[in-house]
Amino acid sequence: MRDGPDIARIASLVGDPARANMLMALMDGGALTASELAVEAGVSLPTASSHLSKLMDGGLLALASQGRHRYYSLSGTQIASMLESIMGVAAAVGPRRTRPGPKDETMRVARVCYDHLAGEQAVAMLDGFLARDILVVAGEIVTLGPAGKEFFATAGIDIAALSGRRRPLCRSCLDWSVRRSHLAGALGAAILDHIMDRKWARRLPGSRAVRFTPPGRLAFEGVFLPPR
Amino acid sequence: MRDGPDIARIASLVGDPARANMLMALMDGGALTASELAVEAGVSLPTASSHLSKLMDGGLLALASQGRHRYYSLSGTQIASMLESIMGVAAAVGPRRTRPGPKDETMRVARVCYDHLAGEQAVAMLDGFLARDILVVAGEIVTLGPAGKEFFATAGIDIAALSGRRRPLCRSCLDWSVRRSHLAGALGAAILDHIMDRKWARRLPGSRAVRFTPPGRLAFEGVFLPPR
DNA sequence: AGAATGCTTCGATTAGTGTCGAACTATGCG
DNA sequence: CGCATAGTTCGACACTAATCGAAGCATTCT
Repeated sequence: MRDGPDIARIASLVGDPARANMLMALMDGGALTASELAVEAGVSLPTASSHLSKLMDGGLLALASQGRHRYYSLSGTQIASMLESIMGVAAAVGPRRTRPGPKDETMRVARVCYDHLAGEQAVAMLDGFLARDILVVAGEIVTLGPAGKEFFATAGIDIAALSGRRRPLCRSCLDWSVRRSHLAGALGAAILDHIMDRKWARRLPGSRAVRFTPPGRLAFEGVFLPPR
Repeated sequence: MRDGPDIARIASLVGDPARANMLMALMDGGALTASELAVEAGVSLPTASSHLSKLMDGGLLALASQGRHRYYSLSGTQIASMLESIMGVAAAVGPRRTRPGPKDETMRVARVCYDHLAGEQAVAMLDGFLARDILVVAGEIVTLGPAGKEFFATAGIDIAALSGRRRPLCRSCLDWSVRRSHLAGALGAAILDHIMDRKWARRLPGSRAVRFTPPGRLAFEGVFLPPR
């Protein structure tokens, strides 16, 4: 017996291919039913159900019952963070079994991570925020900088409405594809909503990848990235 | 089959209790022999050997053969980062099986994470560096700030000697006990060396916990923490 | 060279767990 | 009230993988 938290218990939950696929499918922050997750994992419904109850016992999933549907989702951003961290190792040490195809390219540029934007675009955005004192960072904690309040007001994001919650306004989240951090937290989620509401980008069906439309990309860069 | 890196393969490697114990024992960044790791994991030598070759295949461990000893260590800081991230989840969702005893208290305050200092002291140190513009941070990348060069010169840490290597000078590493980041990278390692060289603190035998001596703590706070 | 130590490989046993079909429960619809 | 759909539980099977003892290699000490 060793000290410290029971890391093997958590890791073994993620260590089964079927469960890993389910978790990956939930990485976009959405909620899926047991049947949908069974398809994602490529197993039968009973098998999926068994896995789901294990993941629930382990505390990795949250459950929302709505009528005869039971929606499963990741139980928090911390879970998504851990999964991205494991993905980082897997991408680094693993054999390049998935050589960068067109979809992977899109995924590297922009994708959804739990409920916020990840990938090169997201990393560039956070870097820009920090460079322009819109955000400042200490450790994992990211907070509004001197230029922040005004910036988000003109960008059309209501900071005040976001700050009330228990959830931290900003957080950083390590990116498996670029090995840099991007913006998570309530603000990260709000920005993703902003992008989707304006249809600047659309989700690729059945994937976490996000493809910007040409005008959408220009709009996004104009509002959220620093001028070059 | 899904896109993305093979996360299940990595997680299942960590998911076995014996292997998890071995990895935890290596979290202090040291290198241990197969026999030592067998003891840590509580298994026989053949069993340990089998696990070690699996971890090698998975790319999680590095091996240094010296004579008839074979020293195993984590293959990089990224592995340590991932483990801390899993520990974070395990600590958050897991039952409090290890209720905070005296040793855990010490561990929370200061411990060794791979090759640098972690725990409350380390988090306070990084926060202080950022507040005083000794370091600045953008995403996961931490770099020297305007006040950095002078600070480390007076503190007695030779930045120039550290910058030559391929290893990044600074990095942040998420702390499972405090859920904040602390300083990793070559600079983080150099500071831990600094502390140990001057015997400001000592490692608790058989643990990653670090206990400062009373005068050592004062010296550390005087040099590396901001004045209150 | 011979003995001793560190470590790995082999072989056999065993425990755990992932898998699915079938039966069972629950919710919603007509 | 029956029928269809969503989901869980049960039982049986198969397979992986963890485990250890014994034997085999490699390196160092005497």
